[in-house]
Amino acid sequence: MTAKSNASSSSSTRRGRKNDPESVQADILAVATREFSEKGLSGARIDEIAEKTRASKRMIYYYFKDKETLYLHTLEAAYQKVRLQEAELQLNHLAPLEALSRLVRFTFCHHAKNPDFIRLVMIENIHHGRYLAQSKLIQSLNAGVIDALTNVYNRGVEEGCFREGLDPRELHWLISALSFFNVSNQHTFSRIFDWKQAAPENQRKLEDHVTDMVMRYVLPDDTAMANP
Amino acid sequence: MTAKSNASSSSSTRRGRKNDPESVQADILAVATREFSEKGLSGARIDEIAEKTRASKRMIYYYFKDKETLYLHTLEAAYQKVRLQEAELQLNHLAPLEALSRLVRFTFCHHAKNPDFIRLVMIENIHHGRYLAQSKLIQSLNAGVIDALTNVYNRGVEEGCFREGLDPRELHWLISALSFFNVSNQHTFSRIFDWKQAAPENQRKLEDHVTDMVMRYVLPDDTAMANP
DNA sequence: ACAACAATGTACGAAATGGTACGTTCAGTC
DNA sequence: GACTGAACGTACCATTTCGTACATTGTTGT
Repeated sequence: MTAKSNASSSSSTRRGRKNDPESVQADILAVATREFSEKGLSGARIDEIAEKTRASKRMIYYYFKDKETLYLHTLEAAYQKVRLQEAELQLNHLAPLEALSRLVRFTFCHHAKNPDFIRLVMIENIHHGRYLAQSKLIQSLNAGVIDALTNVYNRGVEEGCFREGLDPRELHWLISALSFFNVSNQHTFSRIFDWKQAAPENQRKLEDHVTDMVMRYVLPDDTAMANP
Repeated sequence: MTAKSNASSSSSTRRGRKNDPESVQADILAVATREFSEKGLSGARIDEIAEKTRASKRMIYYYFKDKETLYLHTLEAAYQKVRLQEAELQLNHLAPLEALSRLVRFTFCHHAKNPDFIRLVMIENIHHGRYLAQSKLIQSLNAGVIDALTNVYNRGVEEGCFREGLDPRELHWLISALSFFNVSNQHTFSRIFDWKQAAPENQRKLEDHVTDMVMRYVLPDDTAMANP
């Protein structure tokens, strides 16, 4: 909530005052994230966001001029948070096999633990990625992911533990698809096939199987699988 | 509540009349499908659906009492259409390997060709599957998919071309995930990674790779891949 | 033919909703 | 302590949007 006390300049001078713009903005953004991810851009109501904020509706339009602008900021903040977490993964000093399996498990768990982010991306896709396209910020954030994966894959090919000829971007696509679908379609899938997909034991199984799928895809054809 | 209609018997006797309830309903449903899949339940506007229909708004409430009820009928119709197409697949007389790869390619292409359906399912997941849960119809439609896949898988295990111990439901999950994600996240993925995912050549590649992924997952550990 | 009911058009109402006008308080500056 | 601009509260407006009341036309059974 108020976790964002201003980093450098103003925090020292603005101590102990009643007006607290940074915290108000952060609060609005947090509430907006919940509301937009829950109900979508058109489903979310500014009045409801205002009510759940300790600020007033007036403040929403004061800091974020539009409903759409607020949504865009929400989306940007969500991506930023994800990439920050991803950056903490240090894959370079791990063996390729280990690094890849770790990346897969990280992605799977991360998505599972952040349904808000997944839902925002779903919603953004419903809007044809129109808002994401407006954001220079998000574009720049995502280059690193592919770079890291390319590095791991190339090392793996050199060491002979990955097969050649795969596109790292498609590998990322595969990992994303499985981890994303696990969250995005949980409701319909569970209901249709009467399967408690969200149950911890099933989530653990799925995590193992997803890791297995990816590893089997990149392993050379003559390699037998070792069970973890 | 109005979805009843003896399609064949009445259409012959009612030819050339001015009132045409069945066609009006079908028209409304078609327009509603486009609108809901494009803008979501809360984003779609009844007035806009009415304008694009040859009928009037009054008729929408006459045949489908609510916005929500209309949405539910839309969802049901979409699922029905899918399952009808799926039923045309005759996998029983094919060898397991051939049958599975055919099922994967069918699912992938089908989803790619029916973005409206995919988007409706996305939207329904945004709503936590609340409406799908109300529909007895959809629940009953989907049993067959798993049955067919179970049959293929069991035959494959018996013949030794599939490995043992896999859950057909998870296999279906895998196929769905890859085929679904290909459509659902096309916009964000394309924009972020600057990759024309929708381009026919990339779609063909992805279809091959997805098929490859599934086959590699079910193949016994000691089987080498043959390139198609 | 005519009652009875199904199908349709028109106009309108009430609530919700995005957004703003206007006034007030706070905090740093001189 | 007065001044200024940023930060905030309240009340309100204009439109949109779902839904309905009422009137009218078509269709069918007897």
